[in-house]
Amino acid sequence: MSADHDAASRHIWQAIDGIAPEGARGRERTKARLMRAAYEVFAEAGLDGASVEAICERAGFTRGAFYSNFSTKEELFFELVRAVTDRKLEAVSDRVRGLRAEDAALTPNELVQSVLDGTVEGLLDVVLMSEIRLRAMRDDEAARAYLAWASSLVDRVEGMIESLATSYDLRLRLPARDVARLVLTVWEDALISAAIERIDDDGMRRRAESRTQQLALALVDTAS
Amino acid sequence: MSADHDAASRHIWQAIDGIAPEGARGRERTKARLMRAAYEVFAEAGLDGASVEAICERAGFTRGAFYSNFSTKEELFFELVRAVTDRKLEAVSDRVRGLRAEDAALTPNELVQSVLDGTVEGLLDVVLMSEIRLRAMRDDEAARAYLAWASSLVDRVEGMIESLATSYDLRLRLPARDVARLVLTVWEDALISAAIERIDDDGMRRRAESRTQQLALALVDTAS
DNA sequence: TGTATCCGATACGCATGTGTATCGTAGACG
DNA sequence: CGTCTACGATACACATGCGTATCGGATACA
Repeated sequence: MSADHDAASRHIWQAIDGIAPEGARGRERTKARLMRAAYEVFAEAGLDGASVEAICERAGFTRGAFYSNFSTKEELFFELVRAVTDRKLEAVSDRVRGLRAEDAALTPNELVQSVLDGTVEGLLDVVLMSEIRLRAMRDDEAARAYLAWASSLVDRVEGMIESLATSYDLRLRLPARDVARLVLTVWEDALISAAIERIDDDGMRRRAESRTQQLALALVDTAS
Repeated sequence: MSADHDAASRHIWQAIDGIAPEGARGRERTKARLMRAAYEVFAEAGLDGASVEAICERAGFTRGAFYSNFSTKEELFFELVRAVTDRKLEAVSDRVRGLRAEDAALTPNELVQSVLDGTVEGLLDVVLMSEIRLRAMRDDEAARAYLAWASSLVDRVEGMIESLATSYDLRLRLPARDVARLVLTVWEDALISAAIERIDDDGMRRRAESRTQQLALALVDTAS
């Protein structure tokens, strides 16, 4: 929420994304590596299935490093969730913000896809998001965090859809907010089913795009 | 798949549903009570979070009873999954089968709702299905089972939608199979979001119905 | 009534995981 | 160049959970 928190998580993600893992030094670097390792291990083994030991081993540390940086596995999980969801939100916002500049050259479908594209890194993201959602069903704190995130995601997609509808003069068969929810739902569902069918990251994205596109076509009447 | 397996799981579910928990005797009754307890505990604590001890305690037994009936927690889980998914499939089939008899009196929306209605018992079902899906992302055996189940569920809903479309002379804006997938996706998503928002079972069902109905309206053109 | 069998309870050993307390060392700083 | 500090490694105590081996008693049956 606060500005410095955003700054902090940006640093962490620089490291997690492997873009500049050497950028941070000392303590921050350790923390970032632990979070990156946790991200992978959580996705592979699940929140409960992942031991602190396994996370540390993956990161190349021992448990001492862990308890020097986090007080508990839960705390790490919530920091991780915040970082992942922040990144996704930001990715969508970036796309939406950059939309006006080039929208003349693209079809609506391409635009929708390019916006949602940023919301997925790959298989790990899909699994982790499912884990988060599941936890939100059981844990009140997780539920609040998830709902806040989900609604602001819908907000942004809704805004994008509205601006698309006006600039292309499209008639939506449903309110923009409902369309936004549907699009996100279908997108996520496509990713999940692809993950279960063991389809690789590329195929995953292609499936999500085609399903979403199909939905978009069905929900839009061109005012011709 | 085999007939006797179906018969067996039906017996178990008589007990699990609490309709006739006294019906089974001796060993079968113990097994049924353990499965019912596992169903609850898995939903509350998750597959990994649920200890065999906790399941037995809930069922009013000790671990001795458990290991006398199942060889491992995994085995119990898969038996449970099969029972739950079988029950859901059967519920949908029953609705579809009974469709012709009364369809003259109902609107398409009411029909869709009444069919899907049978697929959810309540919060526990939603959580457990999410757990199953998550496990399917990691475990190959779980993935195969899930995919088989999911596709036959889509099959049946697709059949229903086709028969609806012809008997009511509706024009679908998408192929029936895609509509079926969409309907199921939206239905499930509505249940999940309601679960996270801590909405009770009734509200859950109402939300699922209204979202699905809205989708159905958007995907259908009445050939007037 | 005696006996065989079945099934759930009890007890045990072992493995895994957590959190804390302590240690050792590399690097910062005077 | 010495000392202090910060941080990750190591060691420890304790809890939890699993699977097995054994026990005991209820029930069925002769």
